[in-house]
Amino acid sequence: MSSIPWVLHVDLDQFIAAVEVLRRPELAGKPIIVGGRGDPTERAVVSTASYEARAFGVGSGMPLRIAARKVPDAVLLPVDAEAYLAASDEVMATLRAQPGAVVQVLGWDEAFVGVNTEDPEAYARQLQAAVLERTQLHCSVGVGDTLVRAKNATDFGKPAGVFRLTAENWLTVMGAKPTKELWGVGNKISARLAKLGIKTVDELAAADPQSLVPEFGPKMGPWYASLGRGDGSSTVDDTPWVARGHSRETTFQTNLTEPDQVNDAVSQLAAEVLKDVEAEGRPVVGLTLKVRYAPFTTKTHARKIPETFDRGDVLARALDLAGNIEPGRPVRLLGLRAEMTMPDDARQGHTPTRGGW
DNA sequence: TCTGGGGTCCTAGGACCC
DNA sequence: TCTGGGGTCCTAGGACCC
Repeated sequence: MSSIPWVLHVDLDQFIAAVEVLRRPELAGKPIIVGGRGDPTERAVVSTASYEARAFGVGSGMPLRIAARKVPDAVLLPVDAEAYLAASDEVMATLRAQPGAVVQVLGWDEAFVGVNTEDPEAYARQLQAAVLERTQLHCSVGVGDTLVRAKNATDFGKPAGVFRLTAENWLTVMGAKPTKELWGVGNKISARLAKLGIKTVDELAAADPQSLVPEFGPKMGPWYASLGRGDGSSTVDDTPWVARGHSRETTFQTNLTEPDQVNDAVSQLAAEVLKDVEAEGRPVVGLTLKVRYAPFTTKTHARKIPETFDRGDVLARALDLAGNIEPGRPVRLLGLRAEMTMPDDARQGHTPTRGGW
C-alpha cells in the first residue's frame, strides 16, 4: 500500500445545538431548536435542531412557528453567532494542526481536509479524536477520491462515523438515490432533470453531458452530468477566502407600507453594509437592492458603480435604487449587497455549488 | 406550514459598439 | 429601408449552499 492523496470532508454533528449544550449541560438529551431570537411568534426559521427535536420532524429552514408547534416541549434558543464562530475557529485550528493536513473551510461546521496517507480511515479517526479532545464536539468524516464524493460520503458516516466513497462504490451506494441527494442539486434542478426523464443518480451519471446543455446551459449542463458520476476536482485549496461582497437583509415583523419607512430602512442597511466594507478597505463596484413584497415576490435592482466610492456615494445610490420599489405594495424584506473589487489571486467561491470544480 | 440571513455563481436578454 | 454577426457590459432573476 502506498501513500496517495485523499479528500476528507469533516462535518460537525448538530453543531449549533452541540455548542449550546456545552455551555448548558442540563440541556443534554432534550429537544433543542435554535433560530432567530428564539421567539416562535416572530418571523424566523430554524437554524439547527438537536437530534431529539429532529425526531419530531423539525429541520433547518423550517419556520420557527411551525417547529415550536411540532415540539411543544422544545427548548427554544436564539442564534448566538459569536459563540458558534468561536467554537468553529477552534475546530478549524485543530484540523490545521493535523500532520500534513490542507484545510479548506466551507462554513462554520464543515471543512475539506486534503492529505496524503495510506490509511484515510485511520487518519479520519485520529482527526475525530483530536477535535473531540480539544472542543468536546463530535464530527463525522467522509472519505473520497474527489471533493464531491467526500462531501456525499459524510452523510453515511453520521453521527460520529467515517464512510468512504470512491469511483469504485459511488454508483453502488448513490446510484439508486434521487438526484436531489447530490450536492448542488436542489428541488428546482431535480424537477427539471425529471422532466428530461432523469430521476436517479444512475440516470444522471449515464446522461450525455451535451444533452443537458439546451436545458441548463453550456456550463451547468455538463457540470450536473459530472455530479452524477461523482467526478470533479480532488484538490483541496487552502488559499484564504476573500469575500466578494457584503450584504445585510431584514425581514420586518410587520410589513412596511410608507415610503419614509422604506428609506429609513435602506439607510440603515447601507450604514451596516458600509461598516463591513470599510473594514476591508476595498472599493465597492456594485450595489444590489433586494425587495420582497408581501405576500412573497422578490425583485432585485442593481447598479454598477464607476470608479470608487465614498460613504455618501453608496448611501445615495442605495436610496436611488429604492426609488425602483413599487409604490403602494407592502414590503416584507429589504436587502442590500455591496460587491467589491477582487484581488487577482483570490480563490474561487467557497461553495462548489456552481461550475468550476 | 409559510417561509432568516449571509454568501456564491450562472443565465437570459437588452443596449451598445464595430 | 431592412438588416448580418460578433463582442462586451449591464441589469434582473434564479438556484444553491451553510
